[in-house]
Amino acid sequence: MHILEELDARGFIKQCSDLDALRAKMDEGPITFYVGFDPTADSLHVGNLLPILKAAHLQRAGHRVIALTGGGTGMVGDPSGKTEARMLLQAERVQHNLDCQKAQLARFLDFTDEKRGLVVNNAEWLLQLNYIEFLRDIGSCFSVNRMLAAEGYKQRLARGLSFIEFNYQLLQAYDYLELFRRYDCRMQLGGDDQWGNILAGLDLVRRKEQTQVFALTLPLLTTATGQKMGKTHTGAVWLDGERFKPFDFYQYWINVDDRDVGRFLRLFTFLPLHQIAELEALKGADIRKAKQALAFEVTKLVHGEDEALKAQEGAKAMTVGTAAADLPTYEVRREDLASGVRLVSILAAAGLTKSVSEGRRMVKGGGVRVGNDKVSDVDLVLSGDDIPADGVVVRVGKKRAVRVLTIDA
RNA sequence: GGGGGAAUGCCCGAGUGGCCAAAGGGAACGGGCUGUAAACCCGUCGGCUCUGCCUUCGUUGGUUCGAAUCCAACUUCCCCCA
Repeated sequence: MHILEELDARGFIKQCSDLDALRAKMDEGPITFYVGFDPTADSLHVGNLLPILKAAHLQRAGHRVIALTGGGTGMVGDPSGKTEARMLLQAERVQHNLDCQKAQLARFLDFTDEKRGLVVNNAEWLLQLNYIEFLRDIGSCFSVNRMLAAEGYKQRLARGLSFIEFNYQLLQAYDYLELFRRYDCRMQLGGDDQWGNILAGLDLVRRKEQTQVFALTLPLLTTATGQKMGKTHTGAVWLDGERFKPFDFYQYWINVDDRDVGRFLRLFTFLPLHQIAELEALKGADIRKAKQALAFEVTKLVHGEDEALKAQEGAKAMTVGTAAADLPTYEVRREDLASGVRLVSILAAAGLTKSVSEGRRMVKGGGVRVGNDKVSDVDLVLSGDDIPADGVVVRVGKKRAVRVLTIDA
């Protein structure tokens, strides 16, 4: 199967600037393409997974990937409420975020050989731009009329658009031009909301270099209930194992809506399509098997097989209700336990609830269990006797559980 | 540069001096039903040493016994004019 067909069958393609010409170009030999990442946080989240995996498919098919990190554009990303001083601080912050993201990207994309893939920071060319030169050279290629007519701007225009945001398109288009010149980059991947900006890059390259380059966008991913992907009651679903535990990550995928399973399997795993078709054909309670496959595969991709296996075992323990070794653990010091520790404090400290107050509410609502016993006393205090040597499972609802252990330190 | 308007809890959005931790909706979370799903019903939805106390209604001051509500300045955003 042609890589473009594979991508399409998996749901990775929303729009292409010229599919036939792109295919012809790819059939001539490997091409170089790029995909951008914003350094707004020091970890990527599930939302970023889609472009990463699309890029990974392409790289596996022999094409060269450039992961473009926005060290330059990141500096102007969100102009609201920024002062001079914070801007400076941000420079270090941006660099830190870039380093962290780069390490994460390397899990999915191969950057060991420049012929296969590389990470590039657009700060390399953006930060030293000369304004006048840029205006003459690049600015002259853009029609304000056209920009204003674009759908994306229409909406923003109704609510207000700062000059700096307005320039974002020029910078992004310029990135494409630079990447074409430096690396012969001929395709850009991006979200469909970036369509306008990507096209601007295409136009710029054509005008400056008389060469056709391509755009390939991803569909905007929402869940069956119309929500954005990657939100839980705790916050974003980060790819970083410290910020978002592999166990919880696995749970996130187990809990997806039935209607999303097939689509997610195609997008977020590398399982062959025929196998996904089988999983998708499952009905009723058997859909859980498909969800387990989904959760396992994605967790394996992001956190490795060991963590995925651990999470899988932990997930079984969730329903069985025994103290399984694979649940996440929370340690209480024995000396603290001697004088007694309030259960609600443990809930909050272990991250099962966002606050002590939430824990109280959960207890009142009958949602908290210690071992197999439902807790009814909000002020329940645990002491040494309550926690056996192998720990006790404390759970909030059906989906959050932790094994509480005692330690001596 | 001139004139007008707005800033409320995760989001939307009421509230124009005490009855406001702040209506209503959405999202989310818990319980029930299930399959760790959806739909549906019930409940919760700022924090804490929780029948009470503390901190929130853009920021900083002020008026008042008492302010989300009144005044001043500042910040940001929107609209009209240039």
